[in-house]
Amino acid sequence: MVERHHLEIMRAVERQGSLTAAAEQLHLTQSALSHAIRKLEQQLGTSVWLREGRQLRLTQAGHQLLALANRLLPQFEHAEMQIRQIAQGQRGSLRVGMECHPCYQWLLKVVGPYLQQWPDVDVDVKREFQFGGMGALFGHDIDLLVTPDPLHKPGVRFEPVFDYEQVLVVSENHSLADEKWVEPHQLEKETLITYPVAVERLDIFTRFFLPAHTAPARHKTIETTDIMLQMVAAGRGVSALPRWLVDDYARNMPIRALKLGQQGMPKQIFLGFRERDEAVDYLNAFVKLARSIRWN
Amino acid sequence: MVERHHLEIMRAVERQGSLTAAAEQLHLTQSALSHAIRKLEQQLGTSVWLREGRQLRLTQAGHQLLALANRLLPQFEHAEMQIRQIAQGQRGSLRVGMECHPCYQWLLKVVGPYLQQWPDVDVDVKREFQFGGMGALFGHDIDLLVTPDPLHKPGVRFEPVFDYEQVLVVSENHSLADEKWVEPHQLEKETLITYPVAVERLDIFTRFFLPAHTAPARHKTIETTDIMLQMVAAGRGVSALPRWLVDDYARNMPIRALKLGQQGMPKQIFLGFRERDEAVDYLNAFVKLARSIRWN
DNA sequence: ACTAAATCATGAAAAAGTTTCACGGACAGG
DNA sequence: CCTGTCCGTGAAACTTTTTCATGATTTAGT
Repeated sequence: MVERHHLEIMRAVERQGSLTAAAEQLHLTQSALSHAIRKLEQQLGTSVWLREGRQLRLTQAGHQLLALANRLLPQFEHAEMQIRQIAQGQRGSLRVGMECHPCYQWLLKVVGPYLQQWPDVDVDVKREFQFGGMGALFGHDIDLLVTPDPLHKPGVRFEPVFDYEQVLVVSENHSLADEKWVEPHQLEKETLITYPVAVERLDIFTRFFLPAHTAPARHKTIETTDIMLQMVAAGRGVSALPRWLVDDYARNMPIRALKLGQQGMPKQIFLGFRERDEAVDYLNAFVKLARSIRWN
Repeated sequence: MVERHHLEIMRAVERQGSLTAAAEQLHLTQSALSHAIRKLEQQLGTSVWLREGRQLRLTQAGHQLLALANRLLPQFEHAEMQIRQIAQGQRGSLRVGMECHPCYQWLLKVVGPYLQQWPDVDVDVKREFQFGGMGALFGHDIDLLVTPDPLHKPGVRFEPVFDYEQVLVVSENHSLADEKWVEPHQLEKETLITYPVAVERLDIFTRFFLPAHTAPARHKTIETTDIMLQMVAAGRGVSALPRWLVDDYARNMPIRALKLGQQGMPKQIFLGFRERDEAVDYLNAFVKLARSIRWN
């Protein structure tokens, strides 16, 4: 009925003052506009303007139409521009999912600079997934998965973006506080504090205690890093966390970081994304930026 | 580029869940929609949906488009409905111009019931005209002119809507207060208070004093009816006003109304409008309603 | 695993709609 | 009272949209 086309004509005629001039602006003939509006008028059952001599005066219906044009056309134009930006990967929304608790601290370091570089990309962080991180990725609930253990499957690519060392955190007053490293059996009497995650997914068990056929005396879980470290500082247990995280907190808290085993426990953070999105500029940029961040 | 048409398709597909069902709702074939969106996608440089099996999943661009549809389509539809109402004379805006000062009091009596009857018509009252009431009518600054002296010209029609009597107002204590009527020469020592209008347009002069070759001793002008009558009540002068107006005020003020001459001075209020608007329902209704109002 | 039903895509043909062309009438200004 | 400018109109040319017929792919049920 009323088409965008008609609104364009209304606006052009208003701006140019005459059909002829408007036609020129729209790269059409005056006749085309005349036909178009005439048809619209027939459909609406009212004329849009009154032809008074060589002047066109808007009727009330015409005024409504013009008002509509002034409201709607900018929205069309804005949306088109935005969609073109999306098409070129300059704009979009990046939903990041996280599977590892301390990753959040690291992510914050990346998101800041990223938002600067890509002002037209909205970043959204999600942490709870009904069907796990991979499920969320496949189900298009997220576009990017931050995880320490990549689960390679067709259709998804993982990129390592950050190497770090997992360390044991103990209170300054702990008997092991001045050791360079600890062995599993040294913790047989300890309370281990971890995030509330299945034991199979905790490297401190799978890569440290289990191979040595031992385990800590007690295992407690705590949701937040801050409280966890308060507990450790108070000598109520020990915990395993990334070294960069512990170093941050150690400035204000009486805690120490020890290597897990003589070699330490190296870990990596991976970013996973759908292969389909490989060509999305702002997603690639995120991965690249994440890789370049140094924890100095 | 993005046409209303495309927005309709987006909305229908969202609502119905499939192209086929949407096509049916729009009374088109599935093929038509497929072609339409395909072309749009080519122009935008991005796909709108991802075809996943028989499911369609919106891309980011698609989401934008859908959001645009949900915002804009209701506006199109509302505007069309409104314009149809305007076309049928059910809706509009009625700009009323007034050339006589006390007419305002009368107009208020008409506007109230009118707004009840025509809830979709906005009434706007204007009082100052650079080129006079007729100029405002021809210049489309107003649609209806309320005036006591119609100036018949081609293109404009005047309808008498209200007969009343112009009377002289004096204080209760005035020496003439108990007379039935006054003759011009009885006012030769008086102060006459009128609205600030050219003498030629004051009937009290043109129809009362001038024919008798006399005039009041002094002539003062006052803008507002209230103050004017306060002055009269205080014995500071006399004035000529419509009887219905004076009767209204006389309930609370020590004033009296006297006939101007033995026959009194009959007057009329006219409504003038462009002949072009003769068919506008809500304008006609105003004239008709105005005629039916009785000042009891 | 295979069939049946449903979905979307595609190319060609038909239908519909838009635009131009050519011309005519109205009007404002010199 | 021309003259240039503007808008309206009908027919023809052109473009776009829609349909039709068909194919490819997926899902659900046997």
